[in-house]
Amino acid sequence: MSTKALRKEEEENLLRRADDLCRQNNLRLTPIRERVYRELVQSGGPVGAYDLVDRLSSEKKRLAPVTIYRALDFLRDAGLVHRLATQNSYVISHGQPDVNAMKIMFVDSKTGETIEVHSTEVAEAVRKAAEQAGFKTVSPFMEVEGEIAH
Amino acid sequence: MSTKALRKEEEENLLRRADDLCRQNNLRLTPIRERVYRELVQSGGPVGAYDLVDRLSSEKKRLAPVTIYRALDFLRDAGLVHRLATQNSYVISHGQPDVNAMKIMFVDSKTGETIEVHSTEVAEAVRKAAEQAGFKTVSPFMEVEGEIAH
DNA sequence: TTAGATACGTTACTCTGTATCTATTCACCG
DNA sequence: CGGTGAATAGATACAGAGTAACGTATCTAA
Repeated sequence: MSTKALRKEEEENLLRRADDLCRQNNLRLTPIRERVYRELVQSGGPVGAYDLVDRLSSEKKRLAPVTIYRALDFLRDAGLVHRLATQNSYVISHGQPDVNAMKIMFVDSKTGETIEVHSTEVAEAVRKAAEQAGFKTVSPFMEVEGEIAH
Repeated sequence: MSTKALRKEEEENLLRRADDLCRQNNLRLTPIRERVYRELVQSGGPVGAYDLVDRLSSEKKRLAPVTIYRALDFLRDAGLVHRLATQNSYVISHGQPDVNAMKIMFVDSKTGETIEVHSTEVAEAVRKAAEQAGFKTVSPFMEVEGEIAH
């Protein structure tokens, strides 16, 4: 099987899982939302909101930014998509939701490529640091800049 | 000694340390840069760039945004200020630069208050996670959202 | 089937940050 | 000193990111 077919299959897996997740939680994965998610899946990396506007607009019909933002908000609430604040961009969330793990998004400073890693050790260390600071950690998500080791 | 006086003293300490740091590294802490830094110190928390524009502008002289951004860039390069990407704001960097520690900025989701904590454990755990992902961690700084434990 | 909630369209706007070009100031060297 | 190149700052304009407000359509449940 070609790598292209493999990727295609991987994409469909993600789509199906998103669909299931929404069905189970009584969320509506409407056409627009699905198109936004699909575009993010196919891109294979972070994409800016206005880039999504361009990609999902056709000659005859130009989408308004707010339409994309609303879809992104939905997908984020559903846990399907992360926002990369440092890059002003959005990227699909891989990995199964392990409540005890910190979701770390490593972002390549140069290329913008990302890899998501889940780590209970980091989660624990951060939890400790937070406690020491009088904070309760809430977000199980963080970004760290770095670079791909070649 | 009143708490107000204490804070005043703390402010002056920070200013002096910033001054020293620049002198030692042959960096020029010009009047604008110093005013921006001072404003951040006095505010005691994160401040937006345009907020700084307002605060440092007078009736007669309105500063251009780019002026503030340039000062902020300088202060960030010098390690005196952090940018909070999640908040689009800027905050002074506390703590002495320990190369082996991760600088974690806990940001209160509600109020925007921040506390900076340095942790070698988190640094180590992140380093491991990065390695596992084929990444070299570069940035010793990260943001984590949470809330103050009252 | 009708009321309420959810989702989408449209317009306009605010906030954040940068490009570009010019003027000034600084530091160093002859 | 005076001049020359680099760093700094001013001015204008613009690009990019995100939201407010309001109306319309669609879905869902009583």
